[in-house]
Parts: sequence; C-alpha cells; structure tokens
Amino acid sequence: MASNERPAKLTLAAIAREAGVSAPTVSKVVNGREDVAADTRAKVLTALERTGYKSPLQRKNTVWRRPVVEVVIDTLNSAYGVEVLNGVLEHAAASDVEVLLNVTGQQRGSHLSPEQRAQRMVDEGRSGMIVVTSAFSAAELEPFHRRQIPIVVIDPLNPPQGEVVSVGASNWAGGKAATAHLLGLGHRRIAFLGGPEAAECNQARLHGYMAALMADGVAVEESYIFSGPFRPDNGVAGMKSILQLEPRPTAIFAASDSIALGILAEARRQKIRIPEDMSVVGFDGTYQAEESVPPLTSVSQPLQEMGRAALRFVMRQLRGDTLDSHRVELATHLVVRESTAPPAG
Amino acid sequence: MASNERPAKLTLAAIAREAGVSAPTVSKVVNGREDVAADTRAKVLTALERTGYKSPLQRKNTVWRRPVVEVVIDTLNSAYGVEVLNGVLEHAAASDVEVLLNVTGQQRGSHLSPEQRAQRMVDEGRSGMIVVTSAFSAAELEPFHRRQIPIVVIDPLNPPQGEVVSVGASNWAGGKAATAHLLGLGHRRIAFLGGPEAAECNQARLHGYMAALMADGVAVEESYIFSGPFRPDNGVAGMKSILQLEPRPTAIFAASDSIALGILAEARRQKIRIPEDMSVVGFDGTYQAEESVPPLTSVSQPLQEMGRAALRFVMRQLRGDTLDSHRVELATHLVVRESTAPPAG
DNA sequence: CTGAAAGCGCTTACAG
DNA sequence: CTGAAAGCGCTTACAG
Repeated sequence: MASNERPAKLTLAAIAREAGVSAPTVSKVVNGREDVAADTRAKVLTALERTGYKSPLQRKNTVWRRPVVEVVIDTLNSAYGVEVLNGVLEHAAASDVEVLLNVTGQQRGSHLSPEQRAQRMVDEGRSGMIVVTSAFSAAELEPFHRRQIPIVVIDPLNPPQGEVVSVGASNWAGGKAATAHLLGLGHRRIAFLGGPEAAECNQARLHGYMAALMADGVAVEESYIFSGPFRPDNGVAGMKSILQLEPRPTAIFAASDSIALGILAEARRQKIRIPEDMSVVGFDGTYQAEESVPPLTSVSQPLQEMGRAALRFVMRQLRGDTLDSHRVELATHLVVRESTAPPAG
Repeated sequence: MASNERPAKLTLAAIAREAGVSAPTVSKVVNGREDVAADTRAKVLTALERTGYKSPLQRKNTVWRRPVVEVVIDTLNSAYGVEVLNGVLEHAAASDVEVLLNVTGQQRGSHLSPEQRAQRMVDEGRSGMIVVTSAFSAAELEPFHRRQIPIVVIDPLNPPQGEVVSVGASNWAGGKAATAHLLGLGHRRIAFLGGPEAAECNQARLHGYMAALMADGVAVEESYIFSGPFRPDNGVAGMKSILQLEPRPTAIFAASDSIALGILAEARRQKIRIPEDMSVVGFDGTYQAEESVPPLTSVSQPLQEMGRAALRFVMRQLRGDTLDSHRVELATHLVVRESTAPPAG
C-alpha cells in the first residue's frame, strides 16, 4: 500500500508529519516566530529544505515567471543603440526572457545609491542587467556582484574592471582595416575624428589607425587626431577644424557612423564633395551608413550579435555555468561604399 | 451603534456584502473567470474599486513595487517607433514606472491566446500596456478589460473598437495642410503615396488630401492614389509607378517619412531632382526628415508627446480616475524644408 | 450564472 | 514550548 501512495501534497500539514511536529509549529518556523525550541526548529527546517516546501504565496509567485533582464543604455537616438537592443530583444524572444528598458539620458533613478539600486533589483525580482556604452566604477558594480546579479557590459566607456564580463568587437583590427583602405587608395594625410578619449573602444580604433599608418611608413600627425562624443555634432565641429588644417587632410577616419554623418552634413554645407574632395570612413556599419548620401564606407560591427551575446552571457551566469572567458570580442569587417576614392590630383 | 462600528476588514466576504452577491462570485471576478454575468461583474468591480480591495497575495506583494508597463511595438527600425518610445520612457522616468519592451516583429509569445497573455500579465504583476501601431480585435482586448488591465493604443491600424482608449494626432488636418502647401506652390497633379489602406490614420490623411484638392477645385485622380506599408520599400515601388504615369504628377504627398525616404532614394537612382523635378512631402516629422538629402518638408506629429500621453492614460486608469474621453488627438503641423518647390515650367 | 455548502491550508488563541 | 481546537479567508464542486 505504502509504495503505491501518490506523493502527499506539499502542505504545512505534510511538513508537520515529515518533521514529527504539529502544523502550528511548522507555521511558526515558516513565519520566523521566536517561540520555537532550537532543536524543533532544526527538525522543521530540515524537512522544509528536503521537500522544497513553498507557501501558497511563493507558489503563486512561481507560476513560471520569465526572467527579467534590464537593459541600461544612454540613448536610443542612435542606430548603434537600437541595433544592439534589437539583438537583445531577438534572443530574449527566443529564450522567453523579458526585457526592461532603462534609458539613462533621462536620469531615471539617479538619486539612488548603487547599493539601493542593487537591492531594488532583488526586491523586484530582476534577473540580470546589460549595460551599453556606459562608464562605471568597480564600487558601483560591487553591490550587484555581492547579490549575485549577473551584469554584462557592452563596449564600456572605461577600461575593464577586474571581474566584469564584457562584450565588444575587434576595434583595433577595424581601425587598422579602415585606415589601410584609405592608404591603399593613395591617401597619406588621413585625419582621425575620434570618440571619447577615455573610451576603450575609441582607443583601440585610434591605435589601429596608428598601426596602419606606421606599417606604411606614414608619420602620425598629432594635429590630425581629434576626440569628442559619438554624435553628429562632434563630426560637424571636427570637420570644420579639419578643413582649416594646413596642409589639409584628404581623408577622414571617423570613429563612429554618427560622427561621419555630421561630417557629411558639414561637407554639404561647405560644398565639399564626398568622395571627390574628401574621403570619409565611418565605424559601426548601421543602416544609416547604407542610407546616407553618399552611402558610407564603414567598419561594420556585428551589433545585433553583440546584443545576443550579452544576453546569452547573462543567462549563462544565471544558470550558474562557468564562463570560458570574461570578454568576448566579435569580428568587425570593412564595407566599402561610395564615400571613399583616391585623393584628387 | 452602527455609526461607531469600526470598518469591517476588507475581505472577499465584505465585498460580497457590499455588492449584494455571494463570496464565490466575488472570487470568480477577482480571478478573471468568465462564468459571471456582465452586470454582476460590474457590480462587483464597482465594490472592489470603491473599497480598494487587495487579495492577501497582493497585500503581501505591496512592498512598494514600481508599476511595470509593457510597450508593444512592431519594430524599432523606424524613427517613428523610437520617438514614441522616447516619450513613454521620459514620462516613465518622471513618474517612477518601469517599462517592459515587447517588439512583436519578433513574434514573441505569439503561441499564447489573448486569455493566457492577459492572465500572465496579472501573474507577473504587470500594471498596464501601451500598444503602438498594431491591429487587434475586440475579442483580443476583452481578456485584458475583464482583468482591469489598462490598455492604451497609439495609432491603431484598425478602426477604434468600443471602449478602447487611444492616442493619435490630427491626421486629417495634417493631410489637408500638406496638400494645401503643394497646391499653394502651384502643383495640380499631386500623387498620394499612402500607408496601409485599412489604417485609420492613413485614411484620415488620404481624406485630408482629397479635401484640400476639392477645396481648390482640383479633381481627385484615382490613379494617383497608392497604398502599402509604412516602409521605404513602399516609397521605392510607389515612386517607380508614379514616374510612369501619364501625365506625370509634379508632386507627391507620402503618408510617412519612411515612405518619403524611399522616394528620395529612388529619385536619386533615376536622377530625378528633388524638388526641381518633383516635390515631396512626408508625414511624421522625425529627425530623419531633418537629416535627409534634401531635408524633407513634412507634417510633424508630436510623437514624444503621444508616448507621454499614452502612459499618462494608463496611470490614470490604474489610479481608478475617470477618463474625460477615450480618445486624445494631438495637433500636427507642417514643417517646410527643402523638398518642395513650385513645379517646373 | 449563482450561491449554499463543503473543503483547504494556514494562523490564532490558549490550555497544558 | 507545544499542539488540539477553533477560526479565517479564499476556492471548489455542484445543485438549481
């Protein structure tokens, strides 16, 4: 008879039987009351753990909730961010994960300390976080690590910190390829219109640029190197400066498509023809590079794949898998369109 | 004695007394069961709302969680959707609401019935939903209404359904203004390159176009009217057709900026100069209209404001406020840039 | 579609 | 400190 009994439902009463105590006693233990003898409490706790008992509340909360991953991003007003987000969303749909969006340009929740934000993530049942092109200190991440909340960073704006898991692209190789392409067309005076000076990805692109120049025996000219935000206005301002240089560069390698778009706009205003008077290479390879006038030669990053990889990393950490590496770097490749040509003359 | 009684505890039974029904009936309503007569349900809902009843589960969950609102959108690959989303995010940041993003182009959760999706929203503690440019039937929305989940629709792709709360813009006036602008420049052969034929907003724009023509005594030419998706490829295909019309139109009113961008691209390929050979007006007024070549004359919609208004509507319903109206329509206005000029000759 | 009755699982109050 | 008994609040099963 005993061997054919179906397993009793997991109720307080069942735990009580299991532990050899009464239901009210189990109730007290579950509710953290103090009027229970230590050894009685121990017996009950053992039974609770062995059977995996959940209160009706907990059970209702476990109706199979999908994991919720928060994506933190500074702005959606660039094709870069939207593409990364699309990758995250695609993988989220495939793996039944929900995506919470937090655009920090809008300063949400900035009044909270990292400690409070991490605690709130636990309270609200959030599973992990993906941070896109942001700067953060080890101290800001520590409260999340302590609570075992997986965080993955895409293209951090500051140098990698200890244990941080990050996803990026081969920026150095991309910068080298872009510059080599211009050199191959015959350009010798090539400007670098960069992103934020401190950004890892920007430094790698700059060093790729310098490596290509050096490989061809072209001296690096300090006055040809600029930096600023990854935004069109930086391209506009940079283009104005570059047009006043003597001797004037014949080509520009821009560290992002958004910067390159600013260059194109300023060129139009000043009646500088692209590529006849000036060649321009961008970086990112978003759809904006395809649709610009003229279509932009650009170093394409697998942005969607980067988003997917970031979410995959979060989920792996959630499952408790060990990671092979704390950094994934996906390949970039140069796409030649119509904004580059041999220099005039 | 009655006047000094302390208020009865807020139990199912109390609600039942209040509504003049039995406890099991209240239980059914609270749990979203279907076997309750509409008027009985209404009585119970009133009582629930008046007393602010919370189930034990809800009571325990009220550790002060921020409301979570889900935004459902077909794609982020258009400036339209991103702008609306920016508006939602901005108001969400200001009012301490979390935003969950669901991009349906990726078919997520499509295997679930509306009933299941609505129940899951309750289970996962979601507060409300904002649906952007989607089609849906009354039957699809009913399970959400039954569970008192506020839904607000932005620019529905099908005609408004009964109780649906929606946000939009003055499409008819905008279509009329765009067409009047072209007529004022001297155009008489004006094509309409529209969006989805069934879409409310598209129909309003089309009728605004016809109203302007008729006001100027210009006959509506059926062969000048096209429809298709709100996407650049529709603009490309439409432009090809229009260029073959005899006599050829001298201007095009496109029902969205994305369609207009396709027109500009095809014009470039065919060496048709804009605006010298053909004037083009778009609709939406996204940043793409500013950055295109040439910059696009377009009817600007307050997309961010529409996103903000949608979230405000959701929150009002959550608080149980009565809505003044089930439809908000914000003003559009024409922004003249460089894609329109008097016809040649 | 409704509700009286039975039931379920947890908690409370209190005697020992 | 423990547990039999009573109680609470919600849900289920089903007769009408």
